[in-house]
Amino acid sequence: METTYIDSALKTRRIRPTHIRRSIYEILQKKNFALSQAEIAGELQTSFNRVTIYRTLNKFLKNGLIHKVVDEFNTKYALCNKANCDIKMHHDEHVHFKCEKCGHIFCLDSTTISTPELPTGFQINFYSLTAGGICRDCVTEK
Amino acid sequence: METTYIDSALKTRRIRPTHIRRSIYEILQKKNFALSQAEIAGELQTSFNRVTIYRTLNKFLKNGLIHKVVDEFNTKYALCNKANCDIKMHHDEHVHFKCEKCGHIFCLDSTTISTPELPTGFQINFYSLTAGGICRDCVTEK
DNA sequence: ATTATTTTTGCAACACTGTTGCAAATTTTG
DNA sequence: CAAAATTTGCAACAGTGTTGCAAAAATAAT
Repeated sequence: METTYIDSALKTRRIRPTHIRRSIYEILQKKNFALSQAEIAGELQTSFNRVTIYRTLNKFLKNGLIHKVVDEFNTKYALCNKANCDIKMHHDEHVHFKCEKCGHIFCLDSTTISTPELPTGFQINFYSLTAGGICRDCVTEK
Repeated sequence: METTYIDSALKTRRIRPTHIRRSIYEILQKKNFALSQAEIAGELQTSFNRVTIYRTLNKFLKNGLIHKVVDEFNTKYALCNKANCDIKMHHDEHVHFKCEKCGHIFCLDSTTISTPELPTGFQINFYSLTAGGICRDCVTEK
């Protein structure tokens, strides 16, 4: 099969390439927004045990291949920007944009945010910003 | 009893003051960080059915008394700044600070953040920022 | 290439939060 | 105080998180 580049993406993070891992990687890569566990299960052609999906996502998380995005209703998962993360360190300080119409959450890797000024005494190590509104696709859709 | 001010805080939001509602309001007010449902249950003197706690929090949420704070592991609840929210509208655009040591999430009402610049096409309606690091109490604790 | 070793998967099981319906208890209204 | 409206407890079910264990698959060693 021609999944060589996927296999090497996995191997770089010390993740053994297996059927489900290749499939989930492909699914996340195909979409430009974060997916919930249930959505991933729905996209999978072959049916896998939910615990296996859960463990696959956990492995991907720990090894810096994906990151979690949470909102009030869901936990979702999206690929990390290849340049930023690896098995040793996560760097996901990008903006997340949640569309109020389609519900999708997009990672806006190119958007930068400035460090907030915190009250005295707080030592800041990281920060993340989530914006809400209408996404590009839904805006043009009338 | 001398819970008059609590009762009026509830009534202002059209929430009938009952035992559990007074108690949960008091608990949230006493703490300066967000509490999970389980933590709230733990703080309650009298034991209440978890569904009742769940419904109480939902009511408080809908009527603008509290807001939800989510991180990767938990959903927590904190009182809204009285000046900002009411039964009609939530305005919780303050910074949340999550302490990596004690795990508490604080609402930093006084911290302001600037509107992020998004890629063309995205229409922004709100945004929220979460910072992580060491909180005031844990910093001084060495 | 075949076996031995390590990892992964499926299944069962249990915990916790979310959610709803319904009857009983409580609060508010007239 | 009685009637009407709301709230609470209980039962029940769904979905995600989590672990142990044995079977299956992948990798390493010979």
